[in-house]
Amino acid sequence: MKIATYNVNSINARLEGLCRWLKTEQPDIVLLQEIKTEFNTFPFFEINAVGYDAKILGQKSYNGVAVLSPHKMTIIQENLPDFEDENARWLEVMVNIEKKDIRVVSLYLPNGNPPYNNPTDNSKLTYKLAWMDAFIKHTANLLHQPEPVILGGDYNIILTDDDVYNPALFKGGALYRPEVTDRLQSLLYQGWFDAFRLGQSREKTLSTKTENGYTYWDYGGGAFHSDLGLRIDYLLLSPKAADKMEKCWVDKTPRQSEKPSDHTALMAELNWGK
DNA sequence: ATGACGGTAGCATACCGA
Repeated sequence: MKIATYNVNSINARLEGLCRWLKTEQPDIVLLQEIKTEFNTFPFFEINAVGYDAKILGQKSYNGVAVLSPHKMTIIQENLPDFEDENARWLEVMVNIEKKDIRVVSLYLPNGNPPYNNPTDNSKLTYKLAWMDAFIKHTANLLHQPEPVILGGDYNIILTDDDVYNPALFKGGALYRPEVTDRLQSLLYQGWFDAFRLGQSREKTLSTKTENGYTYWDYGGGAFHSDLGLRIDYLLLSPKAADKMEKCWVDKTPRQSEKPSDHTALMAELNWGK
């Protein structure tokens, strides 16, 4: 069972490459963020044509999340419970694969930085912290579900100095400051596993140790070619999902394509018979 | 590396983003 999370930065702008990638990779579940479109303009026809069904929580122009799968899907929760959110950032779906359920979330955590034209405005950071508090409250319940659970998405958080090409440049910003990293750490302490780091802890080869796990590179300045990246997309696994995980890796091919998103796909393989 | 880059809305330029 192969699962991916991928911030596409507009699904319609990425449609051709995304469909080609789906045909090549054949993932069982794809968690998408920043689809930047609503139900009426979502490309259901093209996605269906390559063998995938889509569940979406859409929004015009900004945000928007989706789950793609060739398997049977049921929407469990749209938006975080007990949190008023004008933005589409949370979609919780049950997927049934070979008669076994898995609960997955596609999430797009707020960025939190002030607008460029108003650098002292901290309202977006306040929103990010409130969103995270509601998130952490809900995941405490999700951890103890009978089925395996995966929380995948764009977290907009740099957790440690190992997760960014130049820590000093980002320290103190909304992606890398104590109020934010402490909250992600407390989420992990509930019992979630950071799939990429779990994979590295199990594999002891030199090649995996040198892989930094970056999932985002700025469009400007040749950042991708110089590998000036950030590890801000995560797959967090409940214990039952972590027990099944065989490997986790970054697929850079979407970022290398002709008209890429600024993010790329993070993927994991689970032993579904285990 | 304090700029440039891309997407959307909608038609010039503003907003958003990491």
